[in-house]
Amino acid sequence: MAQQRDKQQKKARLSALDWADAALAAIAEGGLAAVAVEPLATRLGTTKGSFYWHFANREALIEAALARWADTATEAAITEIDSEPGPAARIRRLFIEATVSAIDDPLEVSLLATASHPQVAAALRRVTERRVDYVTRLFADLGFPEQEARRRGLLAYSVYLGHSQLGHAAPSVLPEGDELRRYLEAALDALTRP
Amino acid sequence: MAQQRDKQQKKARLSALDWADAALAAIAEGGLAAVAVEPLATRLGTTKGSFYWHFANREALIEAALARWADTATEAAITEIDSEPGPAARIRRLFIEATVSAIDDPLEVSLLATASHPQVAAALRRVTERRVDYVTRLFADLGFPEQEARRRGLLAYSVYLGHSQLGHAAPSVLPEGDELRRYLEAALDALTRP
DNA sequence: CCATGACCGTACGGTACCGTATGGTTGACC
DNA sequence: GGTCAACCATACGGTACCGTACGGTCATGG
Repeated sequence: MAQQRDKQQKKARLSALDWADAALAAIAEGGLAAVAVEPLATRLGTTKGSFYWHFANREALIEAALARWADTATEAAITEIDSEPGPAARIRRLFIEATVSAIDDPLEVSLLATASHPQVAAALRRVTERRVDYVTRLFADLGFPEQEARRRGLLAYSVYLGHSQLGHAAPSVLPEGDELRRYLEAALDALTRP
Repeated sequence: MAQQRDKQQKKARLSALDWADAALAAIAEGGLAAVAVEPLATRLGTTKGSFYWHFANREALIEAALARWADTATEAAITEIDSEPGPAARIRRLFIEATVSAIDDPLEVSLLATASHPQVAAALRRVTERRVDYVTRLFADLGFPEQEARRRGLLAYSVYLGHSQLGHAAPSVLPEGDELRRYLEAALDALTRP
């Protein structure tokens, strides 16, 4: 038997984190149901033996993947936005960029699609509350009283969520290019006008 | 062998429509994946034999269920709303009632959650376009020029969608009771203000 | 240089489902 | 009251996955 090592790829050993990232990629492509041990193993060029060394079961993998997502997805954007000078600029940039990029972010939509799953529900709850709180604070910084700021924060986040749903459920109704720009400007105006 | 007929329930024969309704109920509860022939048969108190008489396969059942949903879900609401006197009253009633009731309508959220499925995607596309067109027309009737009406229609529908997503992904951030009312009034105001 | 523990491969049994085959059962109509 | 088609029950084979068992490999370090 010819003992050929590394015939095709680097046959690196895997870490738990590699599995978690692969799980997130799978969720983005095929939803939570696509987090299946055997197919993932195939895609990683390994076998279940590896998986069940790193994780107790499928649930543990999902937990790890969700934790990773919850930590990174929101905080990165928030610290990025916090670099903008004032609340008006922050709201503007956050709303426009988040809404535009939401259209081709399959991961979040996939997770929303599985909100009934207990583990996903917990992660979504954490992330959503964090985000709404943050946007609310931006509106408060803009000068709106507490309650009004919360309403506008909620409304802005609803627009964002709804837009991302539209982008996946019926992209044909969404405007493109320059008209998309103008549409978002108009929406932002409606959201921030006193 | 004691030949006991109708021991428990009415053992009525089933029609294809009974299966389609059961499929919609299953989608509402457990998503498209819950449309599984054997569990459905159990729930209907029958067996797969019945199912494969009425349908060629699972796909045909899904098709029938989606067609039923697409026909009824939107048109009923539209003819209901058309009974209101003018565009302002129509927009108001449609927006408030649709948004409030969206929170406990699992079926639509379940379908949105499966937008990647080709059959579901087609149904969603039809329904969404129909709805956005309708709302756009309401805004046009209110006096907004064509393009502006479309923007506002899109925005209103996004708010509706986003709100329903929030209701399922993180209901804790949504206001309740009287504050919900005020929140929606404020949103409606922002959407309709010239 | 070989023992040990980290890591992976493979085989297996179990479950939940799809779809087919085939033979009842029932009820309207002649 | 027999016939025929509509309708249903049951048994079967196939697939895709989960989780376990256990043996194999490989890189340290003693």
